[in-house]
Amino acid sequence: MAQTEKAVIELFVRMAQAIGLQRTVGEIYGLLYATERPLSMDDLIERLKISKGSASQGLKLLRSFGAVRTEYVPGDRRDHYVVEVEVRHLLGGFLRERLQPHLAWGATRLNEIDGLVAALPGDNHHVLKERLVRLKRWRTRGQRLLPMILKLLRA
Amino acid sequence: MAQTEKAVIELFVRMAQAIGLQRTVGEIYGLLYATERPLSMDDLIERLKISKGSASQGLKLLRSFGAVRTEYVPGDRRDHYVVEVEVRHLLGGFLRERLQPHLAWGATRLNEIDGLVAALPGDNHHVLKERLVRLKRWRTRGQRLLPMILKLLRA
DNA sequence: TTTGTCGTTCAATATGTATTGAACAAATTG
DNA sequence: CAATTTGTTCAATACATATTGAACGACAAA
Repeated sequence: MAQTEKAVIELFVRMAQAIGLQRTVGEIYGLLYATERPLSMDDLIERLKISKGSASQGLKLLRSFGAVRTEYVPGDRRDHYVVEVEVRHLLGGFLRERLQPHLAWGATRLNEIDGLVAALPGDNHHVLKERLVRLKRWRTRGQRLLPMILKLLRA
Repeated sequence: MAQTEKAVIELFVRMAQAIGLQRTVGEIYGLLYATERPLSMDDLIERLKISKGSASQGLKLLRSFGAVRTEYVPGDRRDHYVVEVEVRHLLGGFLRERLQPHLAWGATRLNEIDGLVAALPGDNHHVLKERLVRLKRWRTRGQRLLPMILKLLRA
């Protein structure tokens, strides 16, 4: 495997790990990024020396992100993959599929906590209430930030 | 342990895991966030049922982020901790200490790759070169984005 | 000084998660 | 039709990393 390919793959492996994706996902995306021609799953398995399972699952994830797409290769029954060269597809997919659910969960949970605190007996919970107000402001801010970032990605 | 405390801690544990911090760090920050009064390391160990080592290391990290600070408690030799209630301290520290180094590494690596590709023999690497230009645009964008986010945190 | 407390470090271990590969279903070929 | 190829799933395993706790140094108290 060429030095350049290795270097590009390493770059994406680090990126993947930085945002909590599996190394194999980074490897797959990296190799596809460094390769112009469409690659079959067998190609990925052979060149990256990863298992069939990892290849299948990694491609599934990348498809769900919209970071890769299949491309028809005449005379070959197998699916072949190419990257969506605009990196925003990868990041955008990640934000949508991974980050957004976290934020949504946090929002719900925060409301529940709010209910709990409101129901507390006694009158000496001012500080806690004040802190929760702060957190709720962050929820709002976080959820407003996401569309902003997505917009930036488009730019 | 009160229901409210548990819920707040759970919230921060999830947040911590979402950005790749240890669960114990989330627990510590969560308990401190839910507690008005300064807590000693022993308090944390006892209430969260975590080890001395985890408490010590977790507090070290949170201090390095600027997310907690010690507060003097008369008549007690031990250090006592309170949260920096503005969440931006936590996030800002994380961005500075964890994300920034990743970006810096990526920048260097990208330049190296650029050199490798330039040195490639032959003249059929147009597509690869074009893709690397795209990546470099992202490096720039990423590094510009970070200060913007930090600024947003301040707001 | 000796004794006890406090906090840190780090090697051993526990825990969680990624990866594998065999078994399977679906589609294609001859 | 049977035989072969292609791709997915998931239980077992390998791997990485978080957590523990014993050992230690620094400091304070007696």
